[in-house]
Amino acid sequence: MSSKSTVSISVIRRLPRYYRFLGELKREGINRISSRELSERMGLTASQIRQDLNCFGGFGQQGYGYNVVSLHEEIAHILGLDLHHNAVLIGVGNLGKAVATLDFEHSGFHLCGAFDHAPGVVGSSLVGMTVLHTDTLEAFCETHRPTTALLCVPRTAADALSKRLILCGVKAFLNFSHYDIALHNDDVIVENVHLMDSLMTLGYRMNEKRKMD
Amino acid sequence: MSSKSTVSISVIRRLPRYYRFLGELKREGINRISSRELSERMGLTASQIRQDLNCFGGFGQQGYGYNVVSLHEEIAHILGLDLHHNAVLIGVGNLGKAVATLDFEHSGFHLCGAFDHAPGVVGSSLVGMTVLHTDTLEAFCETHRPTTALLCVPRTAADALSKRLILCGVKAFLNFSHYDIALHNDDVIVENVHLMDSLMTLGYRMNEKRKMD
DNA sequence: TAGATTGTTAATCGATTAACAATC
DNA sequence: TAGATTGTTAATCGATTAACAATC
Repeated sequence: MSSKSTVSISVIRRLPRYYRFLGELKREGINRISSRELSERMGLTASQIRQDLNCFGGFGQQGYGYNVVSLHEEIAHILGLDLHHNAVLIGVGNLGKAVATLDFEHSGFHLCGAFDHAPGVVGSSLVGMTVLHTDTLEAFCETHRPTTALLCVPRTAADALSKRLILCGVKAFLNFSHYDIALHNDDVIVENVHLMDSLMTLGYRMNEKRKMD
Repeated sequence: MSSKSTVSISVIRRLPRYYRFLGELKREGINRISSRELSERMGLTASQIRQDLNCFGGFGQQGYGYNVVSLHEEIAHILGLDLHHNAVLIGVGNLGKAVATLDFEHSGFHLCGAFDHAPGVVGSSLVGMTVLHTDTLEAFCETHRPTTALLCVPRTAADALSKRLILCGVKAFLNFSHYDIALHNDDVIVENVHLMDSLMTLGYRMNEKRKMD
């Protein structure tokens, strides 16, 4: 029945995946699972699963295992999926549109606005919202007070826009640009998603594998 | 002048970022940099930079530092950015379209085909290519022999499509779906990009920070 | 030569795995 | 009760940081 004061980011990054697998088990109608069974499904060690979960509390029962439904709920609660941080989408290109269609209601966020500056895009409709002009960003933030920005703009636009957003009170970014927000702004939380980096890493691994064979 | 036999994935995942920063320095006209200066720009320790680079060889010079242009080129070579793995894009939704517009020519890949099954999408044009029907996937692979798939389809389609692609000789995936390709297929290289996981992690970190203040 | 900075070894820190006593 | 499986401590492994001799 422990519960660590601060949990390492490695553990945190595994939580969404646990959540996903437990959701799957739930759908399959399985209501009890041991760390060993789960480890085989997920390709982890049972030890790691028990260690990870025990960072947050003793969710299992000796001799039995874990209750799928309640563990699923516990992880949802740990991740704060029941909360709703207001988020704005910045940049409604193809990537922005893809991000807009994520299942926000089960993510801990609420998408409250979308912005772009391209004439054809501003005024268009996106998941039930009208895309606004970035010129109106400050006015919008004044009333809606978003704490999060989903930054789907090119690197060149990211610097100025992130600064404006921070002035508007935005505290966290999901950053798709190659601009290093965290580096220039202390005290702001940034999760980077760099598609090009992932692609390059994939290429490296392919080349290494080829050398081996 | 070392050069480790196998380099850890943590180091590899930092390489694209080094590459990016060196490109920036190059554009700024800076042709010499010490590990300390670079560490300050990147928010790392100088020690880590020297350790990382020395996994691949001694690229620096004592008393001088590193030559920006040649280090940039060395990293490009290490990542294999000069190679061209044939890649197919599977799924031409918003995400697929965003992926299609990545700068492939400087990534180590060549995009040779795009596939979807939606009537409105098949036959449309995408970065100079005509989107083909997934029914023609096997025939296409027979002639073009792609080794990589950029999988931009929903989870429900990912299982069947990844199996077909593997039968076609695809060895590596950039996987955006929530389906665990690597788990079901040994010997295939997978880089996962899970937008929802990143979003959930961001939310957790926001909640933690709020507790602290 | 003297100063600077690397390459590399050693020390530290953190994360994963193994082991097992507690207990359902 | 006996068997199973957790929670948790200890051992191992790997990654990061610090230190410094080598050398440009």
